[in-house]
Amino acid sequence: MSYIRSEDWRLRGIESFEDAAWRALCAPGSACVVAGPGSGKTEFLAQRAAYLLETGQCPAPQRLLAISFKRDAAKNLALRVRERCPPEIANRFDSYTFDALAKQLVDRFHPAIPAQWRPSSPYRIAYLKPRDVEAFFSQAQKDAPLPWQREIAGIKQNTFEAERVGAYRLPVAQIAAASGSDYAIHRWWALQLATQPSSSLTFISINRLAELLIRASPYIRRALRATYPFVFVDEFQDTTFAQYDFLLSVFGGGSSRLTVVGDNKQRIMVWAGARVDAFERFTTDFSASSFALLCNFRSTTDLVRIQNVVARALDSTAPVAVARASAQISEGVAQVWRSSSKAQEVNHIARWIATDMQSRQRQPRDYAILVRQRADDYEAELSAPFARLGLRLRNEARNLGDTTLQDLLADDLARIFISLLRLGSIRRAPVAWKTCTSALLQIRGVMPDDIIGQERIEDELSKFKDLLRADMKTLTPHGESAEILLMRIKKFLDLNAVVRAYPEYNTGELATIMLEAFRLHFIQSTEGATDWTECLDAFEGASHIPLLTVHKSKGLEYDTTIFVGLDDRAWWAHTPGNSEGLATFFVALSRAKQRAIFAFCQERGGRSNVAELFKLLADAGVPEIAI
DNA sequence: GGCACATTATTTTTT
DNA sequence: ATAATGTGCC
Repeated sequence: MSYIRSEDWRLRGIESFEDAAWRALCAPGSACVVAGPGSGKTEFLAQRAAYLLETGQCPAPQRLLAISFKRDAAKNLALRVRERCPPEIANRFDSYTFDALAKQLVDRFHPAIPAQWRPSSPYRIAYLKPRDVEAFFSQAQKDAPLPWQREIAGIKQNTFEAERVGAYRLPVAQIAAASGSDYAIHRWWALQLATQPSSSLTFISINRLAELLIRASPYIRRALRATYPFVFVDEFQDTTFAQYDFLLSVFGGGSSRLTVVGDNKQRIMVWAGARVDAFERFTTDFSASSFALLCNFRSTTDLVRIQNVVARALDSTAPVAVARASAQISEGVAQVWRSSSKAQEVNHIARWIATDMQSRQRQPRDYAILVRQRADDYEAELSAPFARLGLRLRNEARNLGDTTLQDLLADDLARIFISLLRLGSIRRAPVAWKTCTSALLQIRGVMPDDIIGQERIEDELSKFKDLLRADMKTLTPHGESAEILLMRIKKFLDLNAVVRAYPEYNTGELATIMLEAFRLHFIQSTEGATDWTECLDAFEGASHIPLLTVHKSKGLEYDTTIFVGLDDRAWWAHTPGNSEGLATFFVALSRAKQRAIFAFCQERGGRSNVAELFKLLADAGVPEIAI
């Protein structure tokens, strides 16, 4: 494998890059890249990965590590690198979530965790509710030495784990607590590690154990630093205390160079434990240089101008973004819709989308209904008026038993089920076939070099597909036939083997939860479907208009967004001038490619708390229209 | 069952 | 802030 000389290297699969992106791409040391909405963050990281791997600055066998928060972000980045680079290059790109990385380290090097902090093997994953934390504190306070009781009583319970446990480095050798805070943290750890019958760790604990084991084992730290001379971190503005400390502990002071990408104007997770000073600290701790990407490839000139007004309100030094997307519509690019009753509002929205979809030949997925909170409530109000006009609304966060629709759609088992059903419903389904064969190989434990085994699997799948297809031809979509098909698939797959083949099902009830969710949603999807393809399309939501909270919309984009509920009731937690609220508004506004609409309905609430948001829109020249 | 009053959840991810 | 849910009591 020969490398390309740095000066001969060219962008992969795209034409051009803005100046700042080029400078950041070639930056020799650690770098902060401020990447506003639509600035092509994923593309930038993919190109930098290609550059480092292809020019030999990150030569084999060294690898590149990319860390994201969400699984889909990690997956998308890996996918983009595979699109941009030949396989032998892309194979040296590791894209993980923070939690997956920490858990892998803890599981792999479990014996290297100092004995007094070592959890049981296996351990369970804990999800604590506020009342669990409250119970912990009342006990801890009771048991604490008298002088510390007041201090412990003063600890904020909702940020205790994220900020205190998260920033606390476990001592390699056991030491006594020196303060009430330390006492509480040690008690917390005793509870996490207690083997009753097995340790029950939160993801923050898993992160802390990973940090400890690397600090305690110079060999592992050296190996990590040597393997990964370059590290990427995505959505850096939302880095938690634990995550930042992990990065600092593992890579701080070493020769690995970090590229962190994010945008303080989109920092909307502080309430959940993100630290506000992540960029500043990083700049100091890693002597990083800063770069700001100024182009916005998502939104039109008019929309970017409005975004800039909000951006300046958030940060008076924010650089002015430059629009690079071309406008397809000339009027009503941004509007406030005012109404007095909810019925008026939802009917108007439904009619407007139906008409616009017709006249502009747009798909349901080009639109999104954005809300601040309680998507379920809005779904209940909107779905009937939408249905009357033949529009289907889809609340991705909707609960299905013990999980949600979006988690179901990302689940491995659900993926296999839906792919098998696709094979049964249409003649040619190459993607589904590939998904099914690779899943079956994994489930049946066939090795990659076992040619005969692979043929056997293809044969087995082909036979089952024929049977399933015959069934699906005779059965029409309804609840009972859906159950029959599910039974067939379960029998064919051998669920015990599936659970063994996919590590995520090893602990807990995940497989059962997902299967039940699949059943519920599959039965729901048969309603109104005239054939199985329609039913499966409904299952996957191809022809639904998404309804989601602003938080869930982060990182996504739509042709047209309609924000419903720009009122004091939905924004009850907002106090004027609060930057996280403004950032939430900025994220909502910046999802739109062509058009952003904000609906205000008197029946939903007042507009005094949110007056500043309306004022920003008015200042930016957004007209308010009574509907 | 119904009343008065108290408590709780709301914006989230992660194997 | 506010709506939904829980609790004690008749």
